[in-house]
Amino acid sequence: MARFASLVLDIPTRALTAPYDYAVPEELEGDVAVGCTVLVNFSGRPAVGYVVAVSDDAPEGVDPEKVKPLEQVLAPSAFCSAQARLGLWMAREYAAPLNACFRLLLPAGQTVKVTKGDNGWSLDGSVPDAPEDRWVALTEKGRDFVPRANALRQREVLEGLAEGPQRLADLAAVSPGARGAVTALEKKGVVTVSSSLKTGAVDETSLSSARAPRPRVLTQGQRDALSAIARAREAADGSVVLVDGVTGSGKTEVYLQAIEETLAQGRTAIVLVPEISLTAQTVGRFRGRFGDEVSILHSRLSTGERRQQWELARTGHSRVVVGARSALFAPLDNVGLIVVDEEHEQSYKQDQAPRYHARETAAELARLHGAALVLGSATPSMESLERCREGSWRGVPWVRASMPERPGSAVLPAVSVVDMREQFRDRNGSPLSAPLRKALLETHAAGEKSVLLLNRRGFASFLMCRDCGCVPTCPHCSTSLTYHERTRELACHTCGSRWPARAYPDPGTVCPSCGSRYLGAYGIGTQRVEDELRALLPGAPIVRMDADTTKAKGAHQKLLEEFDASPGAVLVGTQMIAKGLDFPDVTLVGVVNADTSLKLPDFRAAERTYGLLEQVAGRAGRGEKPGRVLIQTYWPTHPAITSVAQHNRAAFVRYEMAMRREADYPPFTRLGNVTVSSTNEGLAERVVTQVADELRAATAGRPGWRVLGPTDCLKAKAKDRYRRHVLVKAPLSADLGAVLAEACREVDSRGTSVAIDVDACDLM
DNA sequence: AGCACGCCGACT
DNA sequence: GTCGGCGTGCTC
Repeated sequence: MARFASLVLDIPTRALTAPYDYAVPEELEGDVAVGCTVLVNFSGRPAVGYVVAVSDDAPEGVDPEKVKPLEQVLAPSAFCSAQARLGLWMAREYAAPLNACFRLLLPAGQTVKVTKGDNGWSLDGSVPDAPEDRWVALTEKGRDFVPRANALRQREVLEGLAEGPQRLADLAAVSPGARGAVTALEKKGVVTVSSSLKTGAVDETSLSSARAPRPRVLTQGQRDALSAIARAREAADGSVVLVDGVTGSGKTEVYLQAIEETLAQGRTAIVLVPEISLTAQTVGRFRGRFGDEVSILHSRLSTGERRQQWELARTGHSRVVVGARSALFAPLDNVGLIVVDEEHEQSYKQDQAPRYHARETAAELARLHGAALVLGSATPSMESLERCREGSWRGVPWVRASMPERPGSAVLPAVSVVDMREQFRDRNGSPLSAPLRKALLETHAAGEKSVLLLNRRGFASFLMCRDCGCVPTCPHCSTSLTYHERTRELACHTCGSRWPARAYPDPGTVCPSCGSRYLGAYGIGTQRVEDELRALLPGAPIVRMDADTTKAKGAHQKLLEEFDASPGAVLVGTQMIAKGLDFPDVTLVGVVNADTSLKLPDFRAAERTYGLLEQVAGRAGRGEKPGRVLIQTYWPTHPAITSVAQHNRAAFVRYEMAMRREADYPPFTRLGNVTVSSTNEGLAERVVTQVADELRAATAGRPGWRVLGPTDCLKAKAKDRYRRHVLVKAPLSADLGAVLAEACREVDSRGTSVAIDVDACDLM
């Protein structure tokens, strides 16, 4: 009986849209399975392929004469057939090249390059080093050890270890500088480092005794969420549970118990977290509960370490995989549960091909495995909320489990809004309003800490000529240049170019366009705020965190340590301070300019602003002392701002949903974006026009479809490439990726690059 | 991606 | 009359 294998060929082109079939020679039958990497003769040349299906039946619709035998097996199976179907689905759903989708499924370090040796061809790529297997554990006396105030790294390590022993490699990957901290702690006798906890031959006694106990009591919300997840698992159809819980409501404990139940049924689990929240403590919580049954996949692991973690999952040694976006493709069999934490995070959308959304891809994988999908968030995406309201999406049930209570006694911070228009009328030209100044003084006087958030998204300092109105722009990009006062430079945030510059009242100032000397600086930068703070609070420790001060390796960490160790300090920074920051003695959070991101020409502007404010507001008063939040805005009536102030998310969601429905935006429609870029402006223009014409021809008369544009991208020129795009709105049931791919195939796009983005998040 | 097949201009 | 341009299409 002859056998046949269906292969996805690793040839980088959109032209290959389907697998090709090859015969399996008898002598290779034992080695060929779904997930294998094989070598074939493809139109006279060697090509690498991945087996997506194996069958006893000859391929249909192919001349049997043409079916060639596959030549060699290059690597054993890396994925199962559910994952193979996921790869095929992604290629179609996201109009991505097939080979790019399948590369996601390969182990770290495997390349496509092959070289000819004595025994035929072999895959390039060195076999990864055996990764170190040193484990770090707290000693008895270490449990009571309190690190010095400024030893943030040590504290991070200890927080991670409090939940159970960890691999040194994991600690180091997740927390830079952990190696040093561990060495220091070992000297003090606080921790022990041993290689006795060999993977696969675990010292059960030391590990299980170190496992964190389950809390005895769950909140009503946690119990409800768990039973909803249990029902979803029983349905075995990819059912989704949205765990809608405020910060601190115990979502992680829900995940942990849901995973325990899944493992007890002999199935496996995948947990996705945003890269930024993959901290030592997060890893520790999972390790603490599941010991070495957990694999960690993280972009900061070395290739060898990642390969090792991957191999542990493939061989069944670990049945839980925790990691960022790409952990979704870990080689786990029989997946029963997938968790996507912070499901609203935009980082789940990949911004390079394949432009997949991890939440949507997780939903498809859950469906393919008959697993349950758990989405967690304190500010769920509009998509998830709407699907739960509808009760289903793509034929699969979606339910929302609400967890409003916080275990313990933490109280919500008092949020007040400062109307900056009044400040302007009162001749206060400072970026800090009178109420915020007062609050800063009080907080500092009490020896407590403040955090000031500068919402720089879509906003920065720039130079403008008062005479002719000209704003210097980048010659390589279409963006206006950002002015850096400290270094006296104009910088392009798109391509990174920098020029020395002078601003009024410097006597050397000259407007590049009209020669006037009234070229002045506008907008508020972190430097300006820092300067104001120094004037307001002379002698107070002020830490500034932005792209400039965190560029150096480890600078991020260092600045946080500095802030942590200084009583009465103020931290000034951009978005990056909103997430993951958890200092108990911060009692004041100020948002300097809440509304700049509201004005962006992006339909998700309000949602993002709301999310950011909600998140930053949660940073106040996490310890014993109550916190307060001051939000400065020129738009105090916008629901994204009033809803945060009133702790009324429902009001925001009601407003935002109405806007989206009105304007035909997601979650009520699908949105596709095709961007054509080229160094040749006319060529980009011609190609994008043809794409738009094809799309119009393909969708004419179909209800719910609209083709908008073409128009210049918001960044009309970037890195010397001209960029134009077409937007497509389609009904929720539409096969948007297939339609976009088909239209683009019809167009001769040589000399340009065409980026298809299905369910686009970033429309810049 | 490669490499065939295929139909129009300047050469032995 | 042929050699060669690279435009279109196929590869299990």
